[in-house]
Amino acid sequence: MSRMRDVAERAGVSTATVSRAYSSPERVSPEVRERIMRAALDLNYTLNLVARNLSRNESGAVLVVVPDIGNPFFSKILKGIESRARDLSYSVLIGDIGSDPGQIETFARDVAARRADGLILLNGRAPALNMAEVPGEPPRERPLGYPVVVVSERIPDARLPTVGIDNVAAAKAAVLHLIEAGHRRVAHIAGPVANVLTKERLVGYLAAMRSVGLEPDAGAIVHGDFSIASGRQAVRAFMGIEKRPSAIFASNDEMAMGAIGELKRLGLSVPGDVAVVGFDDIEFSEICDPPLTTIHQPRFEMGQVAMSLLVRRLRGDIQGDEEIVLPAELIVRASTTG
Amino acid sequence: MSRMRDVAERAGVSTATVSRAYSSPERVSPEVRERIMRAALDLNYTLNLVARNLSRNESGAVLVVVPDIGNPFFSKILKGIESRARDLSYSVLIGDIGSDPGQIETFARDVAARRADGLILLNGRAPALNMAEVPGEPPRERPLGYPVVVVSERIPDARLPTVGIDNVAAAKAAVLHLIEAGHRRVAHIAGPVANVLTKERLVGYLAAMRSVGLEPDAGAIVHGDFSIASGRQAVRAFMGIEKRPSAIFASNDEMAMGAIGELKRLGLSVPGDVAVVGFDDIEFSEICDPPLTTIHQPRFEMGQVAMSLLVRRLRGDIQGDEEIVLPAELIVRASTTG
DNA sequence: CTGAAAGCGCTTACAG
DNA sequence: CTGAAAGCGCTTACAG
Repeated sequence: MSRMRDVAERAGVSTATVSRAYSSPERVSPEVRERIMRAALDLNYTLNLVARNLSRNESGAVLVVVPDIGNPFFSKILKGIESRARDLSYSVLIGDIGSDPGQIETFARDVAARRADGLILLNGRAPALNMAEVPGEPPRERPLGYPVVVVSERIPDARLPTVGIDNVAAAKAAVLHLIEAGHRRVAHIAGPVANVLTKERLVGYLAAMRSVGLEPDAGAIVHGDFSIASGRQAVRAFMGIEKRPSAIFASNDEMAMGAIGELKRLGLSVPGDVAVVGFDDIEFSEICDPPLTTIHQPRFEMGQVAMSLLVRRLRGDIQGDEEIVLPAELIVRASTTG
Repeated sequence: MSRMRDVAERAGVSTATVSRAYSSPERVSPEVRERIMRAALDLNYTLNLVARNLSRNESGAVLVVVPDIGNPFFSKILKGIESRARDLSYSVLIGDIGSDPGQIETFARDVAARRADGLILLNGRAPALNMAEVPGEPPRERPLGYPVVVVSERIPDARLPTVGIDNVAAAKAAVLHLIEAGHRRVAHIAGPVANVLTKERLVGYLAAMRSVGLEPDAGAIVHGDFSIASGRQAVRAFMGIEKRPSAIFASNDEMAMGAIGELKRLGLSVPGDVAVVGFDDIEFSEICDPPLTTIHQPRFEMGQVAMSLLVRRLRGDIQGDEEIVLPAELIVRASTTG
């Protein structure tokens, strides 16, 4: 493997000049630049990025922490991050949390060890700080010592720049769609109680109902865990209540699909007997039976924007926290319009 | 940010000793080690991995090239890679090819630039070599200058270590399952013509048919492109042939699902009128309607094994090419057993 | 526009 | 078990 020094010798210049030929070619005279490039080619030279990174005191990579890469919801965001990262000449490291939430701290330590220059969090929880906040002082801009951007799931009290959608408004739109179709008994399958998205979507659901003078019936709000199975269970619960719902708004698509599966199993038709709306527009919602009305999140774009935001922080262009809200969209399919 | 030198000073030792306390603690006396760790803690010191990497002439990362991270088939493999990588203290960089296959060469260059120590390919094509093979000499073990491992899709003539399943045997098992259920007119929706997986699964299909003295009817083999839409189209083609099939084996789950969707649209029942088998066992095959009989690939494990294989190469433990075949499994669901 | 030289923060053979 | 010193391959202020 040839080094920059070899190229310099062959081209008859110093390594400083070779370095400049790579980093800021316009600062090198055309003839010299030409000689250097030819020498590099002859020697099959490739700039050593590890060395460059050490000199520049950076790593040229960002770390993306994902709850579950196997879940397309996250991997589409990741795809957006990766695409923008390439444009900006950054590499993307992935960290899959899996079943052990303690991994987040491990990943945070990786960044502290300079494996990455910054962190993008898709997981709704920030790493525990290793420095205590100083009482009386405002929370610091970079409590971790490096920039962090949060995607999708706002982290309460973390004061971190965030990109996502307006979950309250989107949920409200979803429920209004049902109400406008004539439904009055609209049930809600919420997510896990402590979850931020659960809360926001629940608020949107309630806001829609109340905006037309409706209140949820007793038993019409059930918490699931975002899984298909919990969607099924919710439907069984709804079947037991006095005023059976004619429509269901689920806090994500998986639960909506579980609900549809269970309704069909019970011999009910969707949307004939019960209309169903989901949230997220995962790939499958288009091809399930019936195709699912849902809220589309611009996941690829969310990833791109998050990456851009992070790089702006890395370059020091921006201070203060920011919250970027991208447009979500109601996609009407057969699960609400038979 | 404190450096190793600061820790050394505070602990009253040399940086060499601090370095050893981190890399091979057993070579440092317990008392000194203790002093170093305390100093590091006091200074909130974190080892700078970029510096370590330059010294060791490595990057501590592997690059995984994926055709599409948004596709769960690949992201599950990625998850296996990530999990094993963490155990082995490697970082995982991702490269999404997207619509431009030329990206592969870009990623290969990244590795050459030492951004990663090795490459894992999920994409069925190796980067073009920048060094020509020397005629008369055997192809070199590391034509790219660094180790490469291929997952899932064997790359013909590349002489690269590979981990995957026996696609011929698995396809044969899938078709025999249909034959044993009494089907004689089994059609096949194959993948893109040039694809390696397409060929292997087609061979398995033919082998199964011939093992019981059957030949595919005219028009009973149609090539799709692994998309849902192409599965639909294939069914329309089958409906036009003289001897309509009573069963379909599709080369992947997406096409199988497209086929089911089209059959239902035509008023045919699955499996009553036509039984359908897919390949891959993607997440959705369990929850579609009817649930899909398919071949399960151990994707997570494939990723883990690929990572282990790569690290063995990185450590120089292994030479020569290797092909690791993991067991695939026929999962019988309602699309073949009404 | 170009070069000499110091520096980035580690690691490691060598010597003791 | 520990240290002095060279080295990993770049970058960059400084000077000319």
